[in-house]
Amino acid sequence: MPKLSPGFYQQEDVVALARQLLGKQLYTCVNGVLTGGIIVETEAYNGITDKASHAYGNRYTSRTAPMYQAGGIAYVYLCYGIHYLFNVVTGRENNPQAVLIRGIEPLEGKEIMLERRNMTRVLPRITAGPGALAKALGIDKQLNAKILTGNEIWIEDSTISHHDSQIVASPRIGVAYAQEHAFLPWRFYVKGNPYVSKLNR
DNA sequence: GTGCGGATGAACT
DNA sequence: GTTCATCCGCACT
Repeated sequence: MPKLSPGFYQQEDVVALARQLLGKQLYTCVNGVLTGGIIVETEAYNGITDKASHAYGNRYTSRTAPMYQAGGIAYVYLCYGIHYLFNVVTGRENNPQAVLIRGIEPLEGKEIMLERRNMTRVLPRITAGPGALAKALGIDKQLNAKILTGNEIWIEDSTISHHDSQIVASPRIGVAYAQEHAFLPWRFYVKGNPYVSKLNR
């Protein structure tokens, strides 16, 4: 399938875009090795007014800088000193929105994913959760700020179209510090898919 | 320069 | 359900 175009990423409604990313296919080609899967879980981070966003209050630092670029690039950062988390930057330049990819269903390069994850067979935890899928796809800070229409990391369109009844909207994970914004239903996932992290929320 | 804590996951009890 | 690995971004001095 064709890669998603800059116009897709530059939509202004990051919450709607997070919903639309479900079913699309995320690929990486790291060290010449292709891996990829179907996006089944996302979270929207809504710019400078969202207390859970790294760009809350228009915070601009070397880490958050990629979020301020025009939509269509990667924002990868290290969390808890251990895990890399991959986000899709969205919206216009200087509107720092992003969608965190939290779960994918493996499609391509499963053997490589098993190696990277130190596993012997494909279990859901291989790519369920943002840290897990980043490791399986070989995503680290080397891919930070890379354009998503390039040949290292990209997202392809899909014929998969989920009916609203198959999609769950729920509060985001791990953002209790965001106070009133912690309860916004800006997490989206495919109902019943085993590659969704923390299914019972 | 220092100190705090986090958009997690795995291995425990 | 609880603990902990392990780093650096960020705020403040």
